[in-house]
Amino acid sequence: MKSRSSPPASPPAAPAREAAQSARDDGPVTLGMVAAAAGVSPATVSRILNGTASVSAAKQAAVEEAIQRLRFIPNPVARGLAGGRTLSIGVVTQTISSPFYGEALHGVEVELQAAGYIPLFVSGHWLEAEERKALEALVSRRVDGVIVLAGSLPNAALKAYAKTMPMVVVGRSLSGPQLFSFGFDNRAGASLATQHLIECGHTRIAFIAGDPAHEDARERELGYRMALERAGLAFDPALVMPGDYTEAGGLLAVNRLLEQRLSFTAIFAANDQAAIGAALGLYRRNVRIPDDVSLVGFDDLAPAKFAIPPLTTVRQSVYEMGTQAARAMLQLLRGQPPAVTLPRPQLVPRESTRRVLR
Amino acid sequence: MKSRSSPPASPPAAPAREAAQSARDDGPVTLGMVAAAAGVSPATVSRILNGTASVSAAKQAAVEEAIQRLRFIPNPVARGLAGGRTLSIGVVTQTISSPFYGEALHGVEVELQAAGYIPLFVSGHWLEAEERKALEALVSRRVDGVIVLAGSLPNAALKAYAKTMPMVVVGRSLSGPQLFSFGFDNRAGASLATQHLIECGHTRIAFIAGDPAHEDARERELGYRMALERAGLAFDPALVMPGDYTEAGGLLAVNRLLEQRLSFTAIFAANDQAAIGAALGLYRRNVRIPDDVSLVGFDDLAPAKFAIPPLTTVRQSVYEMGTQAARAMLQLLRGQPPAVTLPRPQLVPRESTRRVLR
DNA sequence: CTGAAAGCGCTTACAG
DNA sequence: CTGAAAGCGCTTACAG
Repeated sequence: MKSRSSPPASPPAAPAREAAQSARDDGPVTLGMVAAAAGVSPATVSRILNGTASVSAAKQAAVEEAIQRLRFIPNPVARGLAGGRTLSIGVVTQTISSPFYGEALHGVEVELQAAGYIPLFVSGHWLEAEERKALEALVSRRVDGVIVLAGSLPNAALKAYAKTMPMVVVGRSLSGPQLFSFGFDNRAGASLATQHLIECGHTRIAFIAGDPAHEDARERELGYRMALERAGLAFDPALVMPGDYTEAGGLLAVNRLLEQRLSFTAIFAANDQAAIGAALGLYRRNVRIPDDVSLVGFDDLAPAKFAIPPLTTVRQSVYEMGTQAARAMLQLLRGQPPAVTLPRPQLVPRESTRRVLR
Repeated sequence: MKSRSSPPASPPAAPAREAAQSARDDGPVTLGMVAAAAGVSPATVSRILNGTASVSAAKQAAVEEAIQRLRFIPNPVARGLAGGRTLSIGVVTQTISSPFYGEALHGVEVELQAAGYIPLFVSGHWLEAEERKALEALVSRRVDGVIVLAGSLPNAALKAYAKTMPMVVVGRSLSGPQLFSFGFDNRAGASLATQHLIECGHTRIAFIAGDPAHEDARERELGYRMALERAGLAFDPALVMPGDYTEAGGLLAVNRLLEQRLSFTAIFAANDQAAIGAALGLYRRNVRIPDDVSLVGFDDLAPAKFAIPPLTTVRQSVYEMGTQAARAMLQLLRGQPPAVTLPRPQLVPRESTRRVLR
């Protein structure tokens, strides 16, 4: 009586709350305890919790009252074992610490949480072997479904996993019974960026590419070429520099561009990070933005807005990509055909581009 | 016989692999199947899996062979229910998409994964209520322990949770039987930054603060003041501008600084993000860095290196903070007293600071 | 050293 | 509409 595993510094319980208090002290409240308190069977409590069957109003009320009073929280682990659901969704991401994926994961988290699910984030780092390991870990954790953000796994491998559980893939084109995919229109976005530069009067526009192994990178390059073509401008392969979506890559690309003494008045970098690296490269050589060279990025992540000068870029809502991926998964789980819409990419003009003066 | 819940389109199994194949087709291999295959009881398999008791070499071998052959992977969900462990660790973070937390989470993930644990990341957004919800969700998921990165929860609340399960807290000073905390020496780091500026000959050094509600922000301000004092420089409260660790806050602070026509030749911003915002504010008003004003940040996150000009800052290894937090948790779980060491903060001189010319 | 048995907290056919 | 019962895949005292 005197001191059992004393609850941490909670004020002495008023008699009225005693029942609830002592329940807490004996470890978590279980569904069985709720059933007993409400005078019904565990099965009935379970049904009410899951909305699985209609229950008489009286019992419904009694059970709900007991749940409130005892502050019952169902144990997801037990639910997982018994029901085959864990209320958890695996998310295969690439680099959890990148600003891009960070945004997306945040969106996934918010949307999933609202539905009572929890995301399990596992990184793949663009390595097929790691992604496979991540997927295996997720399978063994019995997640209810998996969201895959891009990655390097072959489509066939993803399709195979999708036979085991619902899957939504972002940034690829795949489909199947339990499989849904969607992505941004990278090509249209890249066209927008290029076209903006063209409208400013630029005709010699360099392009800092992404890794051609990734679909989005290829699409962005295609968009660049299409805009050029549409405007009747010649495509000059010498103006396309390889890159890898990193700042370091952008810096390198600019260095090469400058060393080769190519003539150009604008640069379109395949993503913001590369653009920011490019900006530093130009700064180092006293090439002014936008006076000497105009610069456009892609993604509109946080750093773009505070770059010097603030970066003109193409906005795609990465956060929204996350929420939509989660929403699609939830729909798949309910057996509904997913219907997600992503906003179209938009040009965000800032201070890194300007009209050429003749 | 003809069509039960037909497994989706797996190719006809070659006879030799039939056993393993069919096991796979009937759903995941269970511990019971391994026991049957090895001719032992489930209990024995469990013991071997967990190293809980010594087992005769013969059975050990038989079981291990069966595990290999059937490709058995223990079900963590069932383990969690039965054994009270889930091999999962909750991580209460603030903003999963910030470059700072992103780095830390990456470190946590890598370290935990190596030990067979999986992190459950939940965001608190510096809101006490959200953090409490996050912790509750984690508790209900039966995580084996929790890592808390800073946050706004009162120490007392954390201590209460730590009675329920092992906890490691980063960025506070707490201790207890299942509770361990550690953090960077923010004060020393801030002194380093300020001292660097002083050594460059600056005497009027403005400070862009963080939210004083956070311990690290207070410590950084203290470090700034101490360095001033140590150098015999007067502390001028007018030179301390409120901030909030964001770029927007840094920009605002600089605007105010400039509008008040205060005299200063250097700025120390409490973190890199604020410094980057400050840089934009200076750029907007044609104040050149470092010619007119020197600027120092804090953290050395990725953007610092590619700022224009590259930002002098104080490096603290946030990634390492993550790995060490995970390591401490693992030690706690083994019943060992955690012993983690963090590298001391280091000044990273780049191009945003320079000696004042007389 | 090793099994049989009970149990972790739920869910879900199976019968009314 | 509602219970009793079995079971999800493991672990762990309890007995040898």
